[in-house]
Amino acid sequence: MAFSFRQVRYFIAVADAAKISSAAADLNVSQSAVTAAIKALEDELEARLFERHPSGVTLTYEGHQFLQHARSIEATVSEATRALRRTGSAETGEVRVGLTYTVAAYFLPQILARFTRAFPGITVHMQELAREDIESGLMNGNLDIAVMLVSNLQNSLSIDSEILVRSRRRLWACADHHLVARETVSLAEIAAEPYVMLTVDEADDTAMRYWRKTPHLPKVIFETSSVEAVRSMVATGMGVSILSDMVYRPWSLEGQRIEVRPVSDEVPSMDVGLGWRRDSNLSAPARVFYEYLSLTYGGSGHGFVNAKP
Amino acid sequence: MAFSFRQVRYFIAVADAAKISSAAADLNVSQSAVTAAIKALEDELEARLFERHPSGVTLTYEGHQFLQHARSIEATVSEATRALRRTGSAETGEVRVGLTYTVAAYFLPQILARFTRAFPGITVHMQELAREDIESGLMNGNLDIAVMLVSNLQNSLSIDSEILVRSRRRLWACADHHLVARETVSLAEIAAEPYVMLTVDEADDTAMRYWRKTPHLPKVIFETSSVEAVRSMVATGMGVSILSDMVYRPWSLEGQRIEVRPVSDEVPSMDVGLGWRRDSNLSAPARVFYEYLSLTYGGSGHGFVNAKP
DNA sequence: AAAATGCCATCAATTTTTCCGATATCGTGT
DNA sequence: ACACGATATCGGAAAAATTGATGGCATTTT
Repeated sequence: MAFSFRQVRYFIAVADAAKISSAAADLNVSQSAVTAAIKALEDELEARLFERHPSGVTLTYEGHQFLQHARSIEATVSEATRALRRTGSAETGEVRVGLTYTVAAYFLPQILARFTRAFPGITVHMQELAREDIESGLMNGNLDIAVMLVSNLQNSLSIDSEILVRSRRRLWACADHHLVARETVSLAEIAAEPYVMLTVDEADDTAMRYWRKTPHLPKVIFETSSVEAVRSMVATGMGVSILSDMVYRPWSLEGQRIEVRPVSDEVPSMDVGLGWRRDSNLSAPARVFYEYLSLTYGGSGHGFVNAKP
Repeated sequence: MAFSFRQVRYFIAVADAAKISSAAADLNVSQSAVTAAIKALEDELEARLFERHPSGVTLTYEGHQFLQHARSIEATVSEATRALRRTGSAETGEVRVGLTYTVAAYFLPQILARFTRAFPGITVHMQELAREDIESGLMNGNLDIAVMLVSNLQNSLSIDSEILVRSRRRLWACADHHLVARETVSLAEIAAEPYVMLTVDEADDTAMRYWRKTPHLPKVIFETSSVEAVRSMVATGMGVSILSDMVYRPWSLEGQRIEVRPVSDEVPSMDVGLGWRRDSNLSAPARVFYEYLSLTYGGSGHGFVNAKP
């Protein structure tokens, strides 16, 4: 795998012209350059592509085979440039986006900067809403699209979704916590510790769903809708929690370090994704927004967003 | 279209590594080479593909777009090399081919030399036969495949065909013939001239088919099954004829020149193609033969085989 | 027959591209 | 403030591509 586009271009030109010399004229290069390029290509492929005659050249069987691929390469390449030229930065319009709390706080801000740079003509109206308000907003047309925790979607019959990133949920504990010494920690062990429960975005419902699969229950000493509150309490050693990597930062507000450890029991990941009304024709700007996020996140491998270790 | 495959490789490596420096390490080149290549690619595409951060680089929207194309380019290229490696020259076996006269004389010989070189393990048994014998041979299994004038096929219900080359039929006349002065010539004008009728491969039947669409009839002064005979008679000015470019040669046996002129009325082209029994599973060597011809001729554009002027 | 033509292969010199290694720069974390 | 890890930049070195001229070969023209 080492030949160049230049060689492919020359090859196609020669195949079309059936003469190296006139192909060279078409390409505005010298005949010897084309001869050399074809020869290098043949060496590279270890195949004779042309038969040389006194009146020109003709494709061999292998040459015909390669010609088809060559044309396909040419088409792919020109498509690649063509597609970029019409980059949608000329798109204009508005898109109304509903966000759930976590997404608004931890996921979208970085992306939005890039989006607005790529599509300066598109105004993004963002609204942080509870899940049920987002769902009804999508249904009654007040929202074009939503970025939310799709695993929490209730009305999945009428609302389509696509996962953008999965974020692992892991145990948070302060740096000198005895559980931090362990490689992994089980829910049973966590059940013995004081637990700080986050309540935004139905995190408590989600948590109870996996706790209920065990004989244990977390010793909830505090419930809060503030991630920063959880962070502070964990950092000071008042308790532990299980939260997604997406909201993880190693340092709490007060500067104390928080460590994370994987949970050995099955804990579902937090899935951030796009939601939209199933039968809606997305508006052009909404479609651009959708494709931007889908490409930017979905494209890069459906992997996990990882916090440090 | 001017970026290079090298740039695409580097781009993919950087996109995967998310760091120019580690991508450079993967590629066994220096970091500055990769930086330069990416920059050149961005200049070429007139688009920013990466955002540079102190911790590495991330794809922009355009970068994500281009990454998809880049992967497709990479796949296309590697497919192109991979396909060539497994060139079927290891195929062995026999294939029984029926040929009609014109094909045997004017079409196949050049190709066969190449075919036997590309597939030395395949023995080609060729038999020149009349059309009806070919058709029955295909049906009763005495022939695997045929190269013939497919426009003459009778049993087209049971025999499939594929056109390889279309060869235009034009007026042949000696160099000093008065019709040669014209750009194009009508059948009405030709009807006034003495005509030499070729009878091989049902050429006479075909000829009568288009003559009958006019109020005229050719003044047939001579019928022959030899193309060389027609050529000689035309060259010496004894008559004119309408024959396909495939059998055209500018010089007759005696060294006199023959000119061709397009006919303004509609005259069907001579279609040489492959024929095989519709419900037959072609043997492996027959399939190779089929694909070789199909690729060698069908591939190059279904165009006309042109005689010089 | 001989000369001319049109074609591709080859070669050395030159130009262009690519690469390297060192250095500059920038932002973050310590 | 400082070190660290990342990208950007620069001049010189190396490699690749290109050129223009030359030669061989087969066909066409004289």
